Amino acid sequence: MADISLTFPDGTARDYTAGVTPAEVAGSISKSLAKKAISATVNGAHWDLQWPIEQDAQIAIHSMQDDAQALELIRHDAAHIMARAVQEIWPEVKVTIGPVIENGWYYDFDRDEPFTPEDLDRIEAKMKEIINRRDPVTTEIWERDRAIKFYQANKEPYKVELIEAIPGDQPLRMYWHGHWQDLCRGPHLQHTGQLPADAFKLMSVAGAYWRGDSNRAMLQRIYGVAFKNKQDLKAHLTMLEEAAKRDHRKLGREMDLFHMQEEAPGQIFWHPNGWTIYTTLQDYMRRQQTRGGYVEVNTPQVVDRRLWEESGHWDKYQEHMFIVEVDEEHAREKTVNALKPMNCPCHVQIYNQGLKSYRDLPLRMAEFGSCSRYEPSGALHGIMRVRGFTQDDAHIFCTEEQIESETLRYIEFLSNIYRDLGFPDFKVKFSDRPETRAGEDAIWDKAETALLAATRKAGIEPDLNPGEGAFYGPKLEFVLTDAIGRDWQCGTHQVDFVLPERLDATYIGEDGAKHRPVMLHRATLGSFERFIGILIEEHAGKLPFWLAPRQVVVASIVSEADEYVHEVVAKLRKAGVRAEADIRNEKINYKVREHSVGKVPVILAIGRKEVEDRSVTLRRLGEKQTSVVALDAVLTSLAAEAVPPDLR
RNA sequence: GCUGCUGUAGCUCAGAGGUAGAGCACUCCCUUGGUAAGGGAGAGGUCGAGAGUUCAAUUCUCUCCAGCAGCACCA
Repeated sequence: MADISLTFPDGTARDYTAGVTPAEVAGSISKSLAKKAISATVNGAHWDLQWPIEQDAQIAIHSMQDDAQALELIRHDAAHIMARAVQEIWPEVKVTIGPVIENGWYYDFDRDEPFTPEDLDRIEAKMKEIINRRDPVTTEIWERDRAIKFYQANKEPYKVELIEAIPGDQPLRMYWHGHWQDLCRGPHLQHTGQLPADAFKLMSVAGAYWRGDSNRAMLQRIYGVAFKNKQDLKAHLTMLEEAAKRDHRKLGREMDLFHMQEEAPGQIFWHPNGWTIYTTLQDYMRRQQTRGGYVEVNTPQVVDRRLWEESGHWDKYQEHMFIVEVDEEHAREKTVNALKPMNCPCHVQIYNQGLKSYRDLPLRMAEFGSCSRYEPSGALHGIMRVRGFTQDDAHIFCTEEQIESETLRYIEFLSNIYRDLGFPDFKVKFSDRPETRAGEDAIWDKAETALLAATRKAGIEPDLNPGEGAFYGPKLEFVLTDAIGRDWQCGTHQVDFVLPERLDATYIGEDGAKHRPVMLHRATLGSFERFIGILIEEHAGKLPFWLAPRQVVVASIVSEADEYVHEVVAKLRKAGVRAEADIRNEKINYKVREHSVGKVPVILAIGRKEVEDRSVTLRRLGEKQTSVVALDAVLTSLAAEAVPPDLR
């Protein structure tokens, strides 16, 4: 056997016989390392302790101290142990796939009966039993045909399909513990007992389509979380409990912001408090857009199907549109209309009024556009995914050459706004050409290059989302996360070659000939509804002062103070602060509690002392201590605090 | 849309084949109290909607609607 040289993280190298395993390498260094080792990284790949190394390599041996590797192995093996537990309890259940995800894993099963919460307890108990057996974990390399025959004989059709989908004739890793086995690329722990028995939990069961395809079988997916120890698991569960308290649906009720009801699913009844947030945000956005060189327009809600046919929506988007028919009783003839699901076709109508010159470009046309989309019932989620919403939408009509500069300009516009609103960090996804698309590849090349170049010039390296672009052009997505870490696309910036063509938008170029403009669809907040949902969850309801619907409550301690309370409220309002009086016959404790729950940022308490020396006692939300401030001083400071960030 | 779960007072939830309960909130009374719930009394519900089984259904069954989790979708 040829010798190979393995280089360790500290730069030293040692020679081994080819085919040596990381377990043997660890043993050659020290007994304690051999004992602690759980896996290795070999030339950048996560490597099982039992896999042979055939050539020179960089190697690092991992122990449970290495979080990334340890957690991956723990979660990965937990998935397999769960699958085994399920098959030990219900041998007829078919296994499919079970990857590691953030904080844990899931595994999809095909079983006729639904899994119940009691079943999850049973599975968890069985998993602990398997862990206690401490079965050694081994992998074997099998020929593809042998594996297929094996799974056919075992009546595991999903595994057969998985293998058939693996291209070429590559050998397959079969993974065993005890008499149970699974197809798996590994790596794994050395025996089932290495999985911490008290640091995992089965969380939920939900449906999931086989291979993510809604035309195929609906499987049952069991989710679990796993950590290195009990404390980490407990911390994670506590974090989830805390996150649930920030749920915008719960806070929306507690802060009296909005409600929704059965008669209008996916649509929002904004209460005065919530609408104040909305209009404050809208005022802010309008100022930003004006500064950003946009013109603002407004377009119809109910539009004849003819326009949607021309724009292509009638063909491609009809199932998501609210269709409105007007019958002969009202009109001379029956007409079919649709509530607008998007603003773009209407904006082109405005663009098309009168001839446009190249001198008019780029033309940035903005609308706070109310859109209605018949979203699938299962997609609705609080105010974040709704059927009636308003986009802070705009379309930039420009030339191909202007795509890059307009994109850069826009990313800077958006970054500035996100920073103001408390999101200095956000994820950017770049989605390039999908399989079915309109437009020539040469134009796609140009557009993709321009988007990427602009993004990088803005100092952002986007996550790639291959093939996820719209059929009409590539796009950038600006993503924020909710309280429990779910991604929500808020901002978007999309190149569109198709709509100007379909709706015949043109401009006269320097050469005196007609040309086709490119359209950039862009929305910064995305929709007010979703963005406000994110804002609420991000701040746990404690919105920055300028956005808080009720900024100040002035609360009396004794009824003798009532008159002065009203005076303070009036002066605050005059100074531009949203203030309310609370002179109810209740103790100050009661009032403080109620307005704290309601997330009012500042409570000014007023008793005899304050009336006498014309002061207030100020208390900030979440703080225990109070301070006595002169009325004039508090008026000045709160008025300054109430100024939106762009006007400071 | 799909799979599973849920739907009882404004909110959070308990309950049972014989037409309902708690706490908070609400109204009134007492209380004027110094920073996260002062005391008392009162009012409040076609038990999500419809159909079926039953002497009797809010409870059991079915259908529908809505919500929740996940999947799919997200121009």
